[in-house]
Amino acid sequence: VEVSGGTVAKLATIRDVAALAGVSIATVSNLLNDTKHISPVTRAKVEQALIDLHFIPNSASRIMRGSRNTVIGFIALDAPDPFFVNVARGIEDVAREAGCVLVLGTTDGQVEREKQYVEALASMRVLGAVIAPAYTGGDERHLDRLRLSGAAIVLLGAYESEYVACGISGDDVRGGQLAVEHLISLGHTSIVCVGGPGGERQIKDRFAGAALAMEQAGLDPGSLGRLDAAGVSIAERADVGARIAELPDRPTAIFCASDTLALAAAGTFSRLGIKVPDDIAIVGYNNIDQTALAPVPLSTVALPQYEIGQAAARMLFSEAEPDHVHSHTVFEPELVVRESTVGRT
Amino acid sequence: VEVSGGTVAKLATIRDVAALAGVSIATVSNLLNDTKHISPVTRAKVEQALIDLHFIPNSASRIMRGSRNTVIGFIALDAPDPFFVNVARGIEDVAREAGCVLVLGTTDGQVEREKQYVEALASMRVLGAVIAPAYTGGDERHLDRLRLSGAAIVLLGAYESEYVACGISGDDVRGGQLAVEHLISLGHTSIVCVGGPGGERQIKDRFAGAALAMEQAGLDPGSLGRLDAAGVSIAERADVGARIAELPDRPTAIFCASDTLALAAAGTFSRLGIKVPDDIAIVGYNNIDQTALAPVPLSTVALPQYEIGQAAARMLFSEAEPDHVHSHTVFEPELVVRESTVGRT
DNA sequence: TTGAAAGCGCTAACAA
DNA sequence: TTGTTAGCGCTTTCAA
Repeated sequence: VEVSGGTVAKLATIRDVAALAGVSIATVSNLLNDTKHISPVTRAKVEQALIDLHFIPNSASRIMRGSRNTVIGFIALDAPDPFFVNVARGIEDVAREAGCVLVLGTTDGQVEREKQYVEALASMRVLGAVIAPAYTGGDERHLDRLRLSGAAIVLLGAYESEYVACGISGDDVRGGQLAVEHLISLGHTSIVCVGGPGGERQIKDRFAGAALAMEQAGLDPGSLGRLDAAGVSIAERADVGARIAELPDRPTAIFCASDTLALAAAGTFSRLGIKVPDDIAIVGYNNIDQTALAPVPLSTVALPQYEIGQAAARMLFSEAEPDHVHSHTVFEPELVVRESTVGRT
Repeated sequence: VEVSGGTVAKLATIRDVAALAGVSIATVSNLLNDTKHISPVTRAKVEQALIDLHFIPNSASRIMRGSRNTVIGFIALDAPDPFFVNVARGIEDVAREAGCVLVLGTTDGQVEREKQYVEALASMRVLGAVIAPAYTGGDERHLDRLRLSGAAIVLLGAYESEYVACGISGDDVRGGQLAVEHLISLGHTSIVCVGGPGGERQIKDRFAGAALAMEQAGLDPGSLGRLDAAGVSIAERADVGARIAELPDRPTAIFCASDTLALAAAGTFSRLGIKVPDDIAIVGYNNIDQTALAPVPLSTVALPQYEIGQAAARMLFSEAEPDHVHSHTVFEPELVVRESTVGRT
């Protein structure tokens, strides 16, 4: 066996190893999988042959025998968002402990891409997948196919009833309510909600929570403004800040559906000389690490991202167990108050 | 075929499909792979059977037949760093176009984790892997095994000569030189270099370039300070800023080996009331998106991250071609001057 | 403790 | 245009 110019001589199989060691292939397999006791003499011979032949197991043949691929998938809406990066780390860490690798797919909210990845995962016979679904209007046939392939599915941020699967979400209505209650308690009544593409479901709920807070405070929910970023790029997000600055009736506060949006807007305000929170207060969502370290630390609704990733991965592994019952975990959001709403204290 | 309680009835195989359609398995295979012409009548029958039986191909059996897995790996040093996130996006986009999925592994610079991932990729018979190697002191036997498995390898940020493989890197000495030349040209002579764990190789080179710039300006390279973050977390990075602030002879400028480090330090300075660039000038490295949008936009040495990812993936696919010769691409860094060194202009 | 042999689902060479 | 058949590398009975 040797490497040369990128081509590879035929890889050794357990058959080759067995031949060199003078044993049967069953013995090699048993040693590799620790399924039976092997006499020390035999073991030594086989292990030497394994090394001499540079044996590399072929996981495909294992899978063919019916065991599942030690792979889990994560289909995220928006890779660059630190929220998903942190979730991915949580998933990866749990997966690694379980001896699995992570296949990462980003959809940017496009259903077609989601379908492509789901199909790939299904034919790979992955153990399961954590999926932040693009909004499909209820057409989840592609997920059925993945399920059919034997994969466990954990949905991120979908409603419990929507698709029969395990799931994890935050109470987004409550989160939006917390954010806007906080702003109202500081005396703000002119508030704009800032959204963007991706995660339509969550955004809708968060702003519904915002409206609820207005109502409960005796304010007109209809007076809540609404603005959306054109895309997921940092520049498009920052542009929202500029658009808010130009608004004829500039609001005294904004509630952003994500921290990335909020931080981009804050950066724009700062460059335009608009003071946060004196000229405009900002509340974000997610509590990504950057919020605490921003020049004006950002008030935000906190979600435990890394833990959500871990929980999703654990749910996934538990789903593989025989007597599993689907469950749905709802994380309670928490308001984190920092200077972007209350100033230096 | 039906889903129930997480268990799965036996999946249909092409044999089942063939039986239902009343054709041979070869015909089904040919239709699936578009390898031969199929008469319209036969096609219709088979396609109906495919649907009726919810057929999902088993990629494992394909791989067993000798074709490679349509998977490429990316082994990154530090997942949360937007630098790697952007590289990953570049890789993913090229991979997806080629019909491949991405396996993402993060090592945090630990060789053991790198080995674990490399072994997993090898037994998966992946097409190839893009690897930002943890520093191993020249022990690259695990990479040999991956190579041996038939995978193409593209190294990120390793020296050309170090390991015989395709590779991509930036000219880090030049980058460091650009950064510090810029600071010197602004009159700074008291400069501290800020590093951290991960990417030792690159950091060493960048600071060697810094020393070179000092020397060429007739300054003592030995007077360059050096400080390192304790870990990769945002808090540990931000702490460096506090340590610099407390320095008895506070430098008038710092050169950070990455933008994440620089932005964390800038945030800390801002909260401590230290003005950038008046009290202290900052140059970062990589030019991640956040630099342009920071409240004080960050001067930095730019690397085209997304393009590096794309280039790495393309290199990987070209390596799979028969008459391939290893190549190494060096990206030239470019200085981007923003307000963190020259102030508002 | 070890071995022989039957497949897992699919592709491809060959035959019809 | 379609079919038959021999494996790919491995795990897993069952037998020795």
